[in-house]
Amino acid sequence: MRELARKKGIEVPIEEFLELDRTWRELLTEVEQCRAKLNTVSRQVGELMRSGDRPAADRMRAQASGLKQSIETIEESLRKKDEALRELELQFPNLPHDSVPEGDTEDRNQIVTEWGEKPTLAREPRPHWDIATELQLVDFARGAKVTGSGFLVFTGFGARLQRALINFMLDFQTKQNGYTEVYPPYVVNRKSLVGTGQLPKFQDDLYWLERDNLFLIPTAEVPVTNLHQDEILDGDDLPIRYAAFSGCFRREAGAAGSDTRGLLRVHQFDKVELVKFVRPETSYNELETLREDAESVLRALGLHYRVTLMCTGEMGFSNAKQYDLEVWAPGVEKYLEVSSVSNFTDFQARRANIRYRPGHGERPDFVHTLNASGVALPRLMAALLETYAQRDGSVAVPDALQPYMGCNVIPRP
RNA sequence: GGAGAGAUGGCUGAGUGGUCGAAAGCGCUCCCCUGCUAAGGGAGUAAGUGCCCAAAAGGCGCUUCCCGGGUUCGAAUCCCGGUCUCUCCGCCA
Repeated sequence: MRELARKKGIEVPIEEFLELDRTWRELLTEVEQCRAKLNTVSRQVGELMRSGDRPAADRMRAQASGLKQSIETIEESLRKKDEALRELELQFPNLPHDSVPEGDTEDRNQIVTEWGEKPTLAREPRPHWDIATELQLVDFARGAKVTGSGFLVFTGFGARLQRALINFMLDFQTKQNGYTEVYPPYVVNRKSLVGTGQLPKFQDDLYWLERDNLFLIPTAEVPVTNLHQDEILDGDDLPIRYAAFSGCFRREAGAAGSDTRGLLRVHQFDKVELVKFVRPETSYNELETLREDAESVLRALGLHYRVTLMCTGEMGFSNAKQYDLEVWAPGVEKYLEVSSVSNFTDFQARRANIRYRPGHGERPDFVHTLNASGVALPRLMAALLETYAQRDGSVAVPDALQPYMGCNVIPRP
Protein backbone atom coordinates (compact mmCIF):
# COMPACT_ATOMS: atom_id res chain seq x y z
CA MET A 1 0.00 0.00 0.00
CA ARG A 2 2.81 2.37 0.85
CA GLU A 3 4.44 1.53 -2.49
CA LEU A 4 1.20 2.07 -4.36
CA ALA A 5 0.65 5.44 -2.75
CA ARG A 6 4.22 6.38 -3.55
CA LYS A 7 3.50 5.77 -7.22
CA LYS A 8 1.16 8.68 -6.93
CA GLY A 9 3.90 10.66 -5.26
CA ILE A 10 2.28 10.58 -1.84
CA GLU A 11 3.75 9.36 1.43
CA VAL A 12 1.26 7.66 3.67
CA PRO A 13 1.48 7.47 7.50
CA ILE A 14 0.52 3.83 7.60
CA GLU A 15 2.38 2.58 10.72
CA GLU A 16 1.01 5.43 12.75
CA PHE A 17 -2.45 4.64 11.49
CA LEU A 18 -2.33 0.93 12.25
CA GLU A 19 -0.96 1.48 15.73
CA LEU A 20 -3.62 4.04 16.48
CA ASP A 21 -6.32 1.77 15.15
CA ARG A 22 -5.11 -1.07 17.38
CA THR A 23 -5.24 0.99 20.56
CA TRP A 24 -8.59 2.41 19.51
CA ARG A 25 -10.02 -1.09 19.30
CA GLU A 26 -8.60 -2.04 22.68
CA LEU A 27 -10.18 0.99 24.28
CA LEU A 28 -13.47 0.29 22.58
CA THR A 29 -13.58 -3.23 23.98
CA GLU A 30 -12.72 -1.90 27.40
CA VAL A 31 -15.39 0.76 27.43
CA GLU A 32 -18.01 -1.63 26.15
CA GLN A 33 -17.24 -4.04 28.96
CA CYS A 34 -17.67 -1.24 31.47
CA ARG A 35 -20.94 -0.26 29.90
CA ALA A 36 -22.16 -3.84 30.04
CA LYS A 37 -21.44 -3.91 33.75
CA LEU A 38 -23.10 -0.58 34.33
CA ASN A 39 -26.17 -1.81 32.52
CA THR A 40 -26.50 -4.89 34.72
CA VAL A 41 -25.89 -2.90 37.89
CA SER A 42 -28.52 -0.36 36.92
CA ARG A 43 -30.98 -3.11 36.29
CA GLN A 44 -30.24 -4.54 39.74
CA VAL A 45 -30.83 -1.16 41.35
CA GLY A 46 -34.26 -1.12 39.80
CA GLU A 47 -35.05 -4.59 41.13
CA LEU A 48 -33.84 -3.79 44.63
CA MET A 49 -35.88 -0.59 44.69
CA ARG A 50 -38.96 -2.52 43.80
CA SER A 51 -38.35 -5.13 46.48
CA GLY A 52 -37.91 -2.30 48.95
CA ASP A 53 -34.31 -3.03 49.85
CA ARG A 54 -33.11 0.58 50.01
CA PRO A 55 -29.69 0.01 51.63
CA ALA A 56 -28.66 -2.60 49.08
CA ALA A 57 -29.86 -0.36 46.29
CA ASP A 58 -27.77 2.50 47.58
CA ARG A 59 -24.67 0.31 47.67
CA MET A 60 -25.25 -0.68 44.06
CA ARG A 61 -25.75 2.92 43.19
CA ALA A 62 -22.35 3.86 44.55
CA GLN A 63 -20.81 1.10 42.48
CA ALA A 64 -22.51 2.39 39.37
CA SER A 65 -21.20 5.89 39.99
CA GLY A 66 -17.67 4.55 40.04
CA LEU A 67 -18.23 2.73 36.78
CA LYS A 68 -19.58 5.86 35.24
CA GLN A 69 -16.42 7.70 36.11
CA SER A 70 -14.14 5.21 34.42
CA ILE A 71 -16.40 5.05 31.39
CA GLU A 72 -16.14 8.78 30.95
CA THR A 73 -12.36 8.68 31.19
CA ILE A 74 -12.05 5.97 28.58
CA GLU A 75 -14.58 7.63 26.33
CA GLU A 76 -12.56 10.80 26.33
CA SER A 77 -9.38 9.16 25.10
CA LEU A 78 -11.41 7.04 22.71
CA ARG A 79 -12.82 10.18 21.19
CA LYS A 80 -9.35 11.69 20.77
CA LYS A 81 -8.03 8.57 19.09
CA ASP A 82 -10.98 8.43 16.80
CA GLU A 83 -10.46 12.00 15.73
CA ALA A 84 -6.78 11.47 15.05
CA LEU A 85 -7.63 8.33 13.12
CA ARG A 86 -10.09 10.13 10.95
CA GLU A 87 -7.64 12.90 10.23
CA LEU A 88 -4.97 10.43 9.17
CA GLU A 89 -7.45 8.59 7.04
CA LEU A 90 -8.23 11.69 5.01
CA GLN A 91 -4.59 11.93 3.99
CA PHE A 92 -4.68 8.55 2.29
CA PRO A 93 -5.05 8.82 -1.46
CA ASN A 94 -6.81 6.19 -3.47
CA LEU A 95 -4.42 3.58 -4.80
CA PRO A 96 -3.75 3.12 -8.48
CA HIS A 97 -4.97 0.02 -10.30
CA ASP A 98 -2.42 -2.41 -11.76
CA SER A 99 -3.25 -1.36 -15.29
CA VAL A 100 -2.25 2.24 -14.64
CA PRO A 101 1.14 3.21 -16.05
CA GLU A 102 3.65 4.39 -13.50
CA GLY A 103 5.14 7.83 -13.77
CA ASP A 104 4.76 11.40 -12.74
CA THR A 105 4.96 13.29 -15.98
CA GLU A 106 2.62 13.82 -18.88
CA ASP A 107 4.68 11.71 -21.27
CA ARG A 108 3.98 8.63 -19.20
CA ASN A 109 0.29 8.91 -20.01
CA GLN A 110 -0.83 6.42 -22.62
CA ILE A 111 -2.99 7.26 -25.58
CA VAL A 112 -5.52 4.47 -25.67
CA THR A 113 -7.65 5.33 -28.69
CA GLU A 114 -8.25 8.00 -31.21
CA TRP A 115 -11.48 8.53 -33.04
CA GLY A 116 -11.82 10.30 -36.37
CA GLU A 117 -9.13 12.44 -37.87
CA LYS A 118 -7.99 15.97 -37.68
CA PRO A 119 -10.39 17.68 -40.05
CA THR A 120 -9.28 19.36 -43.22
CA LEU A 121 -10.52 22.85 -42.72
CA ALA A 122 -12.47 24.90 -45.17
CA ARG A 123 -10.17 27.81 -44.49
CA GLU A 124 -7.10 28.64 -42.46
CA PRO A 125 -7.38 27.63 -38.78
CA ARG A 126 -8.87 30.27 -36.53
CA PRO A 127 -9.01 30.21 -32.75
CA HIS A 128 -12.51 30.01 -31.34
CA TRP A 129 -12.27 33.34 -29.55
CA ASP A 130 -11.98 35.07 -32.90
CA ILE A 131 -14.89 33.14 -34.30
CA ALA A 132 -16.99 33.63 -31.18
CA THR A 133 -16.32 37.34 -31.12
CA GLU A 134 -17.01 37.83 -34.79
CA LEU A 135 -20.28 35.90 -34.67
CA GLN A 136 -21.18 37.63 -31.39
CA LEU A 137 -21.51 34.37 -29.52
CA VAL A 138 -19.50 35.33 -26.46
CA ASP A 139 -18.89 38.72 -24.89
CA PHE A 140 -15.61 38.34 -23.08
CA ALA A 141 -15.20 41.99 -22.16
CA ARG A 142 -18.57 42.37 -20.51
CA GLY A 143 -18.14 39.12 -18.63
CA ALA A 144 -14.98 40.56 -17.15
CA LYS A 145 -16.73 43.84 -16.41
CA VAL A 146 -19.71 42.30 -14.66
CA THR A 147 -17.75 39.76 -12.65
CA GLY A 148 -14.11 39.42 -13.54
CA SER A 149 -11.81 37.59 -15.89
CA GLY A 150 -12.76 34.01 -16.52
CA PHE A 151 -16.48 34.73 -16.51
CA LEU A 152 -18.32 34.62 -19.78
CA VAL A 153 -21.44 36.11 -21.25
CA PHE A 154 -22.95 34.02 -23.98
CA THR A 155 -25.10 36.00 -26.37
CA GLY A 156 -27.42 35.28 -29.28
CA PHE A 157 -26.54 32.09 -31.09
CA GLY A 158 -23.82 31.50 -28.54
CA ALA A 159 -26.35 31.33 -25.74
CA ARG A 160 -28.56 29.17 -27.88
CA LEU A 161 -25.70 26.83 -28.74
CA GLN A 162 -25.02 26.50 -25.05
CA ARG A 163 -28.61 25.56 -24.37
CA ALA A 164 -28.70 23.24 -27.39
CA LEU A 165 -25.64 21.36 -26.23
CA ILE A 166 -27.05 20.91 -22.75
CA ASN A 167 -30.33 19.55 -24.01
CA PHE A 168 -28.67 17.40 -26.63
CA MET A 169 -26.30 15.82 -24.14
CA LEU A 170 -28.94 15.27 -21.48
CA ASP A 171 -31.29 13.67 -23.99
CA PHE A 172 -28.47 11.59 -25.33
CA GLN A 173 -27.36 10.27 -21.95
CA THR A 174 -30.86 9.64 -20.65
CA LYS A 175 -32.52 8.26 -23.79
CA GLN A 176 -29.67 6.46 -25.53
CA ASN A 177 -27.44 5.54 -22.62
CA GLY A 178 -30.06 4.96 -19.95
CA TYR A 179 -29.08 7.45 -17.27
CA THR A 180 -31.53 9.01 -14.84
CA GLU A 181 -31.60 12.76 -15.02
CA VAL A 182 -30.76 14.72 -11.88
CA TYR A 183 -30.65 18.43 -11.30
CA PRO A 184 -28.66 19.04 -8.13
CA PRO A 185 -28.03 22.06 -5.89
CA TYR A 186 -25.12 24.27 -6.90
CA VAL A 187 -24.17 24.88 -3.29
CA VAL A 188 -23.03 22.16 -0.92
CA ASN A 189 -21.86 21.79 2.64
CA ARG A 190 -18.47 20.78 3.87
CA LYS A 191 -19.39 17.20 4.59
CA SER A 192 -20.29 16.55 0.98
CA LEU A 193 -16.97 17.92 -0.24
CA VAL A 194 -15.11 15.72 2.20
CA GLY A 195 -17.20 12.83 0.97
CA THR A 196 -16.10 13.12 -2.63
CA GLY A 197 -12.53 14.05 -1.73
CA GLN A 198 -12.32 17.76 -2.63
CA LEU A 199 -11.76 18.60 1.01
CA PRO A 200 -9.63 18.97 3.00
CA LYS A 201 -6.89 18.97 0.35
CA PHE A 202 -8.25 21.31 -2.28
CA GLN A 203 -10.02 24.04 -0.42
CA ASP A 204 -8.22 26.79 -2.35
CA ASP A 205 -9.86 25.65 -5.57
CA LEU A 206 -13.34 26.24 -4.27
CA TYR A 207 -15.58 29.26 -3.98
CA TRP A 208 -16.62 29.54 -0.36
CA LEU A 209 -19.74 31.27 0.93
CA GLU A 210 -18.36 32.26 4.26
CA ARG A 211 -21.50 33.55 5.85
CA ASP A 212 -23.32 30.25 5.47
CA ASN A 213 -20.21 28.09 5.41
CA LEU A 214 -21.24 26.54 2.12
CA PHE A 215 -19.36 26.06 -1.13
CA LEU A 216 -20.16 26.46 -4.80
CA ILE A 217 -19.84 23.11 -6.50
CA PRO A 218 -16.77 22.58 -8.67
CA THR A 219 -18.64 19.78 -10.42
CA ALA A 220 -22.01 18.04 -10.15
CA GLU A 221 -20.05 15.00 -9.01
CA VAL A 222 -20.16 16.44 -5.51
CA PRO A 223 -23.90 16.80 -4.94
CA VAL A 224 -24.80 13.78 -7.07
CA THR A 225 -22.37 11.33 -5.47
CA ASN A 226 -23.39 12.58 -2.04
CA LEU A 227 -27.03 11.93 -2.85
CA HIS A 228 -26.49 8.53 -1.29
CA GLN A 229 -24.22 9.65 1.50
CA ASP A 230 -24.83 7.60 4.68
CA GLU A 231 -27.16 5.26 2.84
CA ILE A 232 -27.29 1.52 2.40
CA LEU A 233 -28.41 0.81 -1.12
CA ASP A 234 -30.24 -2.30 -2.22
CA GLY A 235 -27.83 -4.49 -4.15
CA ASP A 236 -30.59 -5.20 -6.66
CA ASP A 237 -30.75 -1.52 -7.55
CA LEU A 238 -27.13 -1.39 -8.67
CA PRO A 239 -25.78 -0.06 -10.87
CA ILE A 240 -27.37 3.33 -10.31
CA ARG A 241 -26.62 5.77 -13.08
CA TYR A 242 -27.25 9.49 -13.02
CA ALA A 243 -26.79 12.21 -15.60
CA ALA A 244 -26.73 15.66 -14.11
CA PHE A 245 -26.53 19.05 -15.71
CA SER A 246 -25.09 21.82 -13.57
CA GLY A 247 -22.98 24.90 -13.51
CA CYS A 248 -19.48 24.40 -12.14
CA PHE A 249 -17.40 26.93 -10.27
CA ARG A 250 -13.65 26.76 -9.96
CA ARG A 251 -11.28 29.36 -8.64
CA GLU A 252 -8.45 27.87 -10.69
CA ALA A 253 -6.02 29.17 -8.12
CA GLY A 254 -2.51 29.14 -9.49
CA ALA A 255 -3.56 28.49 -13.05
CA ALA A 256 -3.10 32.07 -14.22
CA GLY A 257 -1.46 32.39 -17.59
CA SER A 258 -1.75 28.84 -18.80
CA ASP A 259 -4.32 28.11 -21.48
CA THR A 260 -6.54 30.82 -20.14
CA ARG A 261 -7.49 32.39 -23.44
CA GLY A 262 -11.06 32.27 -24.68
CA LEU A 263 -13.09 29.33 -23.49
CA LEU A 264 -10.21 27.16 -22.40
CA ARG A 265 -10.13 27.85 -18.69
CA VAL A 266 -12.99 29.70 -17.06
CA HIS A 267 -14.22 30.07 -13.50
CA GLN A 268 -17.80 29.18 -14.27
CA PHE A 269 -18.89 26.66 -16.84
CA ASP A 270 -21.66 24.19 -17.54
CA LYS A 271 -21.33 20.48 -17.72
CA VAL A 272 -23.34 17.31 -17.97
CA GLU A 273 -21.91 14.86 -15.49
CA LEU A 274 -22.36 11.10 -15.36
CA VAL A 275 -22.19 9.33 -12.01
CA LYS A 276 -22.45 5.62 -11.30
CA PHE A 277 -22.80 3.58 -8.13
CA VAL A 278 -21.82 -0.03 -8.79
CA ARG A 279 -20.97 -3.34 -7.19
CA PRO A 280 -17.23 -3.46 -6.45
CA GLU A 281 -16.50 -6.46 -8.62
CA THR A 282 -17.94 -4.70 -11.65
CA SER A 283 -16.33 -1.30 -11.37
CA TYR A 284 -13.56 -1.72 -13.92
CA ASN A 285 -16.02 -2.96 -16.49
CA GLU A 286 -18.32 -0.12 -15.61
CA LEU A 287 -15.42 2.25 -16.14
CA GLU A 288 -15.14 1.09 -19.73
CA THR A 289 -18.83 1.49 -20.48
CA LEU A 290 -18.79 4.86 -18.78
CA ARG A 291 -15.96 5.92 -21.02
CA GLU A 292 -17.92 4.66 -23.98
CA ASP A 293 -20.94 6.72 -22.90
CA ALA A 294 -18.86 9.87 -22.60
CA GLU A 295 -17.17 9.23 -25.93
CA SER A 296 -20.44 8.66 -27.70
CA VAL A 297 -21.35 12.33 -27.34
CA LEU A 298 -18.22 13.44 -29.12
CA ARG A 299 -18.79 10.93 -31.88
CA ALA A 300 -22.35 12.06 -32.34
CA LEU A 301 -21.02 15.56 -32.83
CA GLY A 302 -18.44 14.33 -35.31
CA LEU A 303 -15.47 15.66 -33.41
CA HIS A 304 -12.03 14.12 -33.55
CA TYR A 305 -10.78 13.10 -30.13
CA ARG A 306 -8.39 10.84 -28.31
CA VAL A 307 -8.49 8.95 -25.04
CA THR A 308 -5.59 9.03 -22.63
CA LEU A 309 -4.94 6.71 -19.72
CA MET A 310 -3.43 8.85 -17.01
CA CYS A 311 -0.26 7.69 -15.29
CA THR A 312 -0.05 7.26 -11.52
CA GLY A 313 1.44 10.67 -10.82
CA GLU A 314 -0.93 12.60 -13.07
CA MET A 315 -4.27 11.33 -11.93
CA GLY A 316 -6.40 12.66 -9.13
CA PHE A 317 -6.03 12.07 -5.41
CA SER A 318 -9.30 10.14 -5.28
CA ASN A 319 -8.83 8.04 -8.41
CA ALA A 320 -7.77 4.46 -8.90
CA LYS A 321 -7.89 4.71 -12.67
CA GLN A 322 -8.60 7.65 -14.89
CA TYR A 323 -9.05 8.28 -18.58
CA ASP A 324 -9.12 11.74 -20.07
CA LEU A 325 -11.10 12.49 -23.18
CA GLU A 326 -9.49 15.17 -25.27
CA VAL A 327 -11.20 16.73 -28.22
CA TRP A 328 -9.24 18.19 -31.09
CA ALA A 329 -9.50 21.94 -31.49
CA PRO A 330 -7.99 22.72 -34.87
CA GLY A 331 -7.96 26.49 -34.37
CA VAL A 332 -5.65 26.41 -31.39
CA GLU A 333 -4.12 23.16 -32.64
CA LYS A 334 -4.51 21.42 -29.34
CA TYR A 335 -6.33 18.54 -27.76
CA LEU A 336 -8.65 19.93 -25.08
CA GLU A 337 -9.64 17.92 -22.06
CA VAL A 338 -13.43 17.77 -22.03
CA SER A 339 -13.97 14.78 -19.81
CA SER A 340 -12.24 12.90 -17.08
CA VAL A 341 -13.52 9.36 -16.67
CA SER A 342 -12.69 7.91 -13.29
CA ASN A 343 -13.08 4.88 -11.13
CA PHE A 344 -12.86 5.89 -7.48
CA THR A 345 -13.34 2.32 -6.29
CA ASP A 346 -14.40 2.52 -2.62
CA PHE A 347 -12.53 5.74 -1.90
CA GLN A 348 -15.50 8.07 -2.02
CA ALA A 349 -17.83 5.42 -0.69
CA ARG A 350 -15.75 5.16 2.49
CA ARG A 351 -15.55 8.88 2.99
CA ALA A 352 -19.21 9.48 2.24
CA ASN A 353 -20.28 6.20 3.82
CA ILE A 354 -22.16 4.85 0.82
CA ARG A 355 -22.86 1.17 1.13
CA TYR A 356 -25.01 -1.53 -0.42
CA ARG A 357 -26.40 -4.83 0.71
CA PRO A 358 -25.00 -7.52 -1.59
CA GLY A 359 -27.86 -9.93 -0.95
CA HIS A 360 -30.78 -10.50 1.35
CA GLY A 361 -29.66 -10.57 4.99
CA GLU A 362 -26.02 -9.98 4.11
CA ARG A 363 -23.72 -7.42 5.64
CA PRO A 364 -23.43 -4.07 3.94
CA ASP A 365 -20.29 -3.30 1.98
CA PHE A 366 -19.00 -0.16 0.30
CA VAL A 367 -20.10 0.50 -3.27
CA HIS A 368 -17.72 1.68 -5.93
CA THR A 369 -18.35 5.09 -7.44
CA LEU A 370 -17.40 6.34 -10.88
CA ASN A 371 -17.95 9.48 -12.82
CA ALA A 372 -17.30 11.12 -16.14
CA SER A 373 -18.09 14.39 -17.71
CA GLY A 374 -20.46 13.86 -20.51
CA VAL A 375 -19.08 16.49 -21.30
CA ALA A 376 -17.84 19.95 -20.24
CA LEU A 377 -19.28 22.69 -22.39
CA PRO A 378 -16.92 25.57 -23.08
CA ARG A 379 -14.09 23.51 -24.47
CA LEU A 380 -16.53 21.42 -26.43
CA MET A 381 -17.93 24.60 -27.88
CA ALA A 382 -14.44 25.78 -28.74
CA ALA A 383 -13.75 22.57 -30.63
CA LEU A 384 -17.09 22.79 -32.42
CA LEU A 385 -16.56 26.35 -33.58
CA GLU A 386 -13.05 25.67 -34.78
CA THR A 387 -13.95 22.39 -36.47
CA TYR A 388 -17.09 23.58 -38.23
CA ALA A 389 -15.96 27.06 -39.26
CA GLN A 390 -16.90 27.66 -42.89
CA ARG A 391 -15.16 29.51 -45.64
CA ASP A 392 -17.61 32.42 -45.41
CA GLY A 393 -17.00 32.89 -41.70
CA SER A 394 -20.20 31.19 -40.53
CA VAL A 395 -20.18 27.97 -38.53
CA ALA A 396 -21.99 24.81 -39.64
CA VAL A 397 -24.17 23.05 -37.10
CA PRO A 398 -23.60 19.27 -36.88
CA ASP A 399 -26.65 17.15 -37.74
CA ALA A 400 -27.21 15.95 -34.20
CA LEU A 401 -27.49 19.51 -32.93
CA GLN A 402 -29.71 20.91 -35.63
CA PRO A 403 -33.01 19.99 -33.98
CA TYR A 404 -31.84 21.74 -30.85
CA MET A 405 -30.47 24.80 -32.63
CA GLY A 406 -33.34 25.07 -35.05
CA CYS A 407 -30.90 25.87 -37.83
CA ASN A 408 -28.04 24.27 -39.71
CA VAL A 409 -25.66 27.17 -39.61
CA ILE A 410 -24.61 29.89 -37.22
CA PRO A 411 -24.64 32.90 -39.53
CA ARG A 412 -22.52 35.99 -39.55
CA PRO A 413 -24.45 38.82 -37.95
C1' G B 1 -37.68 36.61 9.18
C1' G B 2 -42.04 35.68 13.15
C1' A B 3 -45.58 32.00 15.56
C1' G B 4 -47.09 27.08 16.31
C1' A B 5 -47.06 21.59 15.60
C1' G B 6 -44.29 17.39 14.76
C1' A B 7 -39.92 13.63 14.00
C1' U B 8 -40.60 6.16 17.14
C1' G B 9 -38.92 -0.34 13.49
C1' G B 10 -40.31 -1.68 5.89
C1' C B 11 -45.19 1.31 6.66
C1' U B 12 -49.33 3.17 10.02
C1' G B 13 -49.13 4.20 14.97
C1' A B 14 -49.07 3.43 20.78
C1' G B 15 -45.82 4.47 24.47
C1' U B 16 -44.00 10.41 30.09
C1' G B 17 -38.20 7.47 34.42
C1' G B 18 -36.54 0.63 35.30
C1' U B 19 -39.09 -5.88 33.04
C1' C B 20 -39.33 -0.99 26.32
C1' G B 21 -35.53 -2.65 21.08
C1' A B 22 -40.27 -0.87 21.93
C1' A B 23 -47.91 -2.51 22.05
C1' A B 24 -51.26 -3.07 18.08
C1' G B 25 -52.28 -3.20 12.96
C1' C B 26 -50.39 -3.58 7.95
C1' G B 27 -46.62 -5.70 5.04
C1' C B 28 -43.10 -9.69 4.50
C1' U B 29 -41.18 -15.03 5.41
C1' C B 30 -42.21 -20.04 6.83
C1' C B 31 -45.76 -23.78 8.37
C1' C B 32 -50.84 -25.84 8.93
C1' C B 33 -55.75 -26.10 7.09
C1' U B 34 -58.68 -25.43 2.91
C1' G B 35 -58.47 -27.62 -3.12
C1' C B 36 -58.60 -22.79 -5.56
C1' U B 37 -58.01 -16.16 -8.46
C1' A B 38 -61.29 -16.19 -1.06
C1' A B 39 -60.75 -16.93 3.98
C1' G B 40 -58.77 -18.96 8.57
C1' G B 41 -54.96 -20.73 12.25
C1' G B 42 -49.75 -20.80 14.08
C1' A B 43 -44.62 -19.17 14.26
C1' G B 44 -41.06 -15.68 12.88
C1' U B 45 -39.70 -10.67 11.27
C1' A B 46 -35.23 -3.55 13.04
C1' A B 47 -30.47 -1.94 12.03
C1' G B 48 -25.40 -0.79 12.86
C1' U B 49 -21.10 -2.30 15.15
C1' G B 50 -16.78 -4.62 18.51
C1' C B 51 -14.97 -9.24 20.06
C1' C B 52 -14.81 -14.84 19.75
C1' C B 53 -14.79 -18.59 15.56
C1' A B 54 -10.29 -20.58 9.66
C1' A B 55 -15.06 -19.23 7.55
C1' A B 56 -20.24 -19.69 7.66
C1' A B 57 -23.68 -20.82 11.30
C1' G B 58 -23.63 -19.14 15.91
C1' G B 59 -22.22 -16.86 20.58
C1' C B 60 -21.03 -12.66 24.08
C1' G B 61 -21.46 -7.43 24.24
C1' C B 62 -22.20 -2.29 22.82
C1' U B 63 -24.98 1.48 20.25
C1' U B 64 -29.41 3.26 17.96
C1' C B 65 -36.82 5.69 19.20
C1' C B 66 -34.11 13.00 14.19
C1' C B 67 -28.91 14.97 15.82
C1' G B 68 -25.69 16.90 19.88
C1' G B 69 -25.21 17.97 25.01
C1' G B 70 -27.25 17.59 30.20
C1' U B 71 -29.95 15.47 34.71
C1' U B 72 -30.08 10.28 36.82
C1' C B 73 -27.59 4.24 39.30
C1' G B 74 -31.02 4.05 35.05
C1' A B 75 -33.91 8.21 29.49
C1' A B 76 -37.96 6.86 23.60
C1' U B 77 -39.90 9.23 28.15
C1' C B 78 -37.30 15.01 31.95
C1' C B 79 -33.98 19.68 30.68
C1' C B 80 -30.91 22.67 27.05
C1' G B 81 -29.08 23.51 22.01
C1' G B 82 -29.57 22.27 16.87
C1' U B 83 -31.48 20.00 12.16
C1' C B 84 -35.43 18.72 9.21
C1' U B 85 -40.80 18.45 7.98
C1' C B 86 -45.75 20.55 8.17
C1' U B 87 -49.28 24.80 9.11
C1' C B 88 -50.12 30.11 9.57
C1' C B 89 -48.07 35.19 8.93
C1' G B 90 -44.40 38.39 6.56
C1' C B 91 -41.06 38.96 2.42
C1' C B 92 -39.72 37.44 -2.35
C1' A B 93 -37.75 35.25 -8.32
